[in-house]
Amino acid sequence: MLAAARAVVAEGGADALSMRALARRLEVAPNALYSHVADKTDLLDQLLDDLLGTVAIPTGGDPRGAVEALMTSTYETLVGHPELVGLFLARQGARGPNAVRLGEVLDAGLAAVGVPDVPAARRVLIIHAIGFAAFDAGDVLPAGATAHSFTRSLRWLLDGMTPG
Amino acid sequence: MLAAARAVVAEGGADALSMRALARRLEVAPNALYSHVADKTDLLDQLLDDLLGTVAIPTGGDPRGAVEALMTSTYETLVGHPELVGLFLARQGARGPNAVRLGEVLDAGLAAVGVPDVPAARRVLIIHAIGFAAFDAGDVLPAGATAHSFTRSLRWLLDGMTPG
DNA sequence: ACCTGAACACCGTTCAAGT
DNA sequence: ACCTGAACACCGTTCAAGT
Repeated sequence: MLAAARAVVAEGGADALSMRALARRLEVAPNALYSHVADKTDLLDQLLDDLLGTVAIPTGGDPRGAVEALMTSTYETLVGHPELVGLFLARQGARGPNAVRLGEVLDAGLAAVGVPDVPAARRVLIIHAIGFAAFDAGDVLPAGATAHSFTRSLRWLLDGMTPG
Repeated sequence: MLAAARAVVAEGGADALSMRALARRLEVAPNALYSHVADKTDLLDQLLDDLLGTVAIPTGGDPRGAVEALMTSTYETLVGHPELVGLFLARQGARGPNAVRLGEVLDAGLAAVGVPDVPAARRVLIIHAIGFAAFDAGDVLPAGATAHSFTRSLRWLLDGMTPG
């Protein structure tokens, strides 16, 4: 079912993902979907959390590098699925188990780096990654230029939030 | 007409702003709106640009302080209208004359500060302001805490992009 | 557990016509 | 220039019923 939803989005963009369009693709009556999903929000949550499951989680290395790698990997995952980024914006982030796991990894990394206000730092970094991916997704810019500017500003933020 | 649109949004949130709901409030047939507006996107663009017209533009002072004041003023304007922030996200930024004017002021400020890559710096700062406002709008956090964390991270970014 | 038919209360937009 | 009636092709969701 998530695969079918992804296919609908891939073909027609996020706007094309309606309950009825998904039902059409599955060759099923529209209300049959409600046996698998509470409502449309639930469907979108599952779809987004599924994508977050593919974010690579760095292991080992220095804490600062790990945080940088985690945010870059998140950004790249989002940029690789431009049609879904708008949905992340609409529901600022995500709420499923994969999102929770990524949040915990990020928090642990920030604590290891020694930032004084971990929740604030997390918020800044998530806004930064999703925001950049969103501008990439909707834009006419050469893709490489934005990726470079993402990395640079990520480092500004990490520099600023690191004590000493 | 924009006033009526604002009233609909104020009462029922951004989701409540449909062409038909707006027509209902104006006591007019739904299609009558198309004499004043090309389509719904056009309506939203007018609504958002109207809001941007209320952003205070700093005059005088040192360039760095002016950029900081401009972004803070933008952030505060957005936070003051949480129901509209989601619309900014959906169409990353805005396109009307007020948006263009703010962009020019920002570019001039960044050039005065001496940042090497003005378009990249502008992108970073706009993402930061809209992103923070969006998280504020949808969240349970104490409002003051987020405003403080906005200012702090804004300074990190400005520090990073300033040469020397 | 999973599906269907039928219905309800909505959408955005267009077309032809009226003043 | 601004409005209307009528229509088209859609939405999300619920309810009762069937297997």
